Amino acid sequence: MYKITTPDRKFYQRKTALVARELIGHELVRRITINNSEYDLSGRIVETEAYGSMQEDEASHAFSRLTKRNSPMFGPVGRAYVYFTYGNHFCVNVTAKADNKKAGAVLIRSIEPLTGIGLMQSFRQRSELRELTSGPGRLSQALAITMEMNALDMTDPCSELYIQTGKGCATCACTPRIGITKATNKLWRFVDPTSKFLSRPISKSFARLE
DNA sequence: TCGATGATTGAG
DNA sequence: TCAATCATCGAA
Repeated sequence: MYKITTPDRKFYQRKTALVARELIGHELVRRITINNSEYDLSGRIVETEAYGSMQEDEASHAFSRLTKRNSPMFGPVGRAYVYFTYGNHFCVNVTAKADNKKAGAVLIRSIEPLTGIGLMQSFRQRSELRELTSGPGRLSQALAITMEMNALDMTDPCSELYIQTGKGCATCACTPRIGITKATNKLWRFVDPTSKFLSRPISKSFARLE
């Protein structure tokens, strides 16, 4: 029987920004049951953002203190942190932090659709591939991710939502994070610069890595 | 209890 | 460029 490989707990037990960068090229998988049949909706992660611990990151949900919403960010690494925003959208993170930090998570901003594209199109009510999963709210809708997935163990391939080992990304780029007004100096958005599925194109202000 | 805000999206 | 839409959180 085919064995699924996933980045293990240790992978997420490192600096949040490093994990964010190394998640590019792995795969996000949503296993969903519809009418007693199982389907895997999946995509290659091509865009992430790191959100840090308390004082170090003014833009982080974990900036001021532990609350009910941000509690996964303060808990074990490798778990889902899902939140609802703008009255419409869910966003999905995976928790990650070094041992000397209180909190941390990586927002998954865009994936390239791999499997289950037909279902993604129906969940999104759109057929255009480019608009399916390019953006945190879009990909959550495409993969039917809701608060029910909050705190799931994303290192466990039995979870309804997990991260599977992919081929990685040889050259990636970092830029300021999208949609924030604070801590805009931090280059904590990571992308595969060759991907056509980014939520926003990379412009002048980006740095190459490796 | 209350009001401003937001790690977004899609339409104009 | 702007409205939709509502849970969250800090202030009162």
